[in-house]
Amino acid sequence: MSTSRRKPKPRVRRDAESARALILEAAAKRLVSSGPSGIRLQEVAADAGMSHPTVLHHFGSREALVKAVCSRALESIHRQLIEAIEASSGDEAHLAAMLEAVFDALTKSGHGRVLMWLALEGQPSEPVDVRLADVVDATHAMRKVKRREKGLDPKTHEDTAHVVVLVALALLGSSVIGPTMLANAGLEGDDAGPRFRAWLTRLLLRHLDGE
Amino acid sequence: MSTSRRKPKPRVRRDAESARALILEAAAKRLVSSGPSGIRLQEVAADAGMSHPTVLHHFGSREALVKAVCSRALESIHRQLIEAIEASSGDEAHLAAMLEAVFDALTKSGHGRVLMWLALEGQPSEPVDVRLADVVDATHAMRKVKRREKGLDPKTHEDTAHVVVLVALALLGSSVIGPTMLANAGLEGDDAGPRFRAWLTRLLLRHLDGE
DNA sequence: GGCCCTATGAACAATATTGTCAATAACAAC
DNA sequence: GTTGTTATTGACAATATTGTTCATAGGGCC
Repeated sequence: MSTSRRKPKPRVRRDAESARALILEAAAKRLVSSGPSGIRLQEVAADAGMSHPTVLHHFGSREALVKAVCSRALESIHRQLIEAIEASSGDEAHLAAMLEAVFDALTKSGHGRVLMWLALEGQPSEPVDVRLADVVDATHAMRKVKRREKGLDPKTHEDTAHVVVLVALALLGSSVIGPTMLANAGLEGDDAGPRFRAWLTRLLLRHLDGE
Repeated sequence: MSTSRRKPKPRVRRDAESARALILEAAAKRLVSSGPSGIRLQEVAADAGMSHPTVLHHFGSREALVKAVCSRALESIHRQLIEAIEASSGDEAHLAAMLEAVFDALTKSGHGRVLMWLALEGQPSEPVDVRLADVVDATHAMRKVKRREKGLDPKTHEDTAHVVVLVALALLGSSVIGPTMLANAGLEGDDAGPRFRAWLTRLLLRHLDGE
């Protein structure tokens, strides 16, 4: 028998940049599934394929890691929302497509859950910033033109803001408890979600440039 | 020097019922502020004025306590929602009052936050049950009568269900991130919330028995 | 090869959190 | 008063979680 020398510790060595990327990716998954308070250094390290002191080496502390991954998630959310909105902002007939795009942005990558988690766990002193004011302004400008073309009375800026808030609450809520709510209301079936958003689109269109 | 005998441990003795009540009350506060996963035996025990083994004595395990307090919260939520809805279900002109009552039920005691916590942390296998189907049926029955009286075309049951889901998402979302959303949309002021719900009431009334 | 920088992880420390156990004290029944 | 029941808690155990230390190894550079 050889003196049973342990395997010489196979180590992988990454540069700081890719190590941080791996860690942030793993932490982001935990952020979506368990929220900021559910992030555990050991689990993140295991997911990233390293030991937890390495995570601390790159981020200093759990607190700093959580801040980094939350900040990164918020940036990603804002970017995807802007993309989803701008992609179909030219034509109000594409409102349905825009709602689907925003809903996808909130659902597919779990961004809606992250927003809700930050709202629940965050301090009221520093609220989540999703910059809806820009959306309101853009929507209202387009709406004003459309209504003038149709010869309709203009609507107030506040009215448009209320529409945007309602849509934001509806889509964000849908991404977190949509299926549950629909099932609770007796709306079964795989297409209950799309049907609800299509209905919402019609309701919004009638209000935005109707009457 | 006396042999420094410790104070003879002043103990309070409650019956099992009031002890459980104290514990559940303390745990409910933690449930609202930190969610199910944020409930700590030591903190609950401290809030209830006892040691943590006493909590375990009355509930067996942390898991059982969390289940008990969540179950109790859901019952309370359901009861308050039923009350809020029934209190003004006789007259559609009181829709605004009903929305305010439901919103209060979700906001005042943190029930909205609890629902959102459970939606985020709960398993998709056992979704939160708020029994919206009853609300949908009652609303649709009243709506059918009103529309017939007015000589309007009837609306589908699904349309009414969509209205209820939208209201549920809007009010639940409002109770969790309402102020943030309104501020983000540029709607400042203490009355931004009431103004939004009043606007929502008008939108709903036009859809429910208009056109 | 020799040197330097640093990413890596094993071992450890410190605290938190849940759960167990046994002794004790409060209260009711007799 | 005595006894029995049980609510209460201090002390402890076991595990989880964050953070520190230090030796080591990977890779670039001369």
